[in-house]
Amino acid sequence: MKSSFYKKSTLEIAKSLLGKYLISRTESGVSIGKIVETEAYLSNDPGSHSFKGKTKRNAQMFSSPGKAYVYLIYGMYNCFNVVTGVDGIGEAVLIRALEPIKGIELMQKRRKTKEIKNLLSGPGKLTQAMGIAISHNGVNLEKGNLKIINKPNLSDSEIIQTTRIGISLGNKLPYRFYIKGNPFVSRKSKNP
DNA sequence: AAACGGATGGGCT
DNA sequence: GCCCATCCGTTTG
Repeated sequence: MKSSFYKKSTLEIAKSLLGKYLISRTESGVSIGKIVETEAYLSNDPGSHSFKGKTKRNAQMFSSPGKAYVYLIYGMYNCFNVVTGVDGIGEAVLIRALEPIKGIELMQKRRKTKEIKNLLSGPGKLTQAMGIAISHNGVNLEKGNLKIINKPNLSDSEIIQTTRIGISLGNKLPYRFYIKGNPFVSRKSKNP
């Protein structure tokens, strides 16, 4: 994906990332997933890691659009974000779920399950299945071993916009997007 | 079908 | 110490 794609508004990017492909290349092989669920985290957003300013942990969130922000959560899982907006503003899009496209055997091996629906249907699951680690924090997603490639935009009628999952602050904001009816979305939202 | 608790470690008060 | 942008196995209704 070219760099201009990441310079739009963060909400717009969260929406237009749906349907795009995430490709990971490691020594074990190639794996590809289609993005089916995202969440936006903005600079004036109490639910965002960037809300209280730049720290060592969230520093990459304040870097430049088109880079990866990867962090450790609950001591055992990584979450993968795309940095968006303007350099240094502290906004990003969390990738919450993918649909398996290629490298399914490798994903099954990494996830230690055969269940297709359980490979990529959550932010911690997909980093495990795709081999995304803390070492990917700050990498450029336009090229290299971890990248996002362009696909046609979906129409608004195929997209659901609703509230985010797993946070307490800012949980009323409609910053979550997913592909309507897609079976790989992590879960339905609480408030309808 | 929903609710619960344990795993597990870095960062912040 | 306590809090997490989570997941999984187990228990309960």
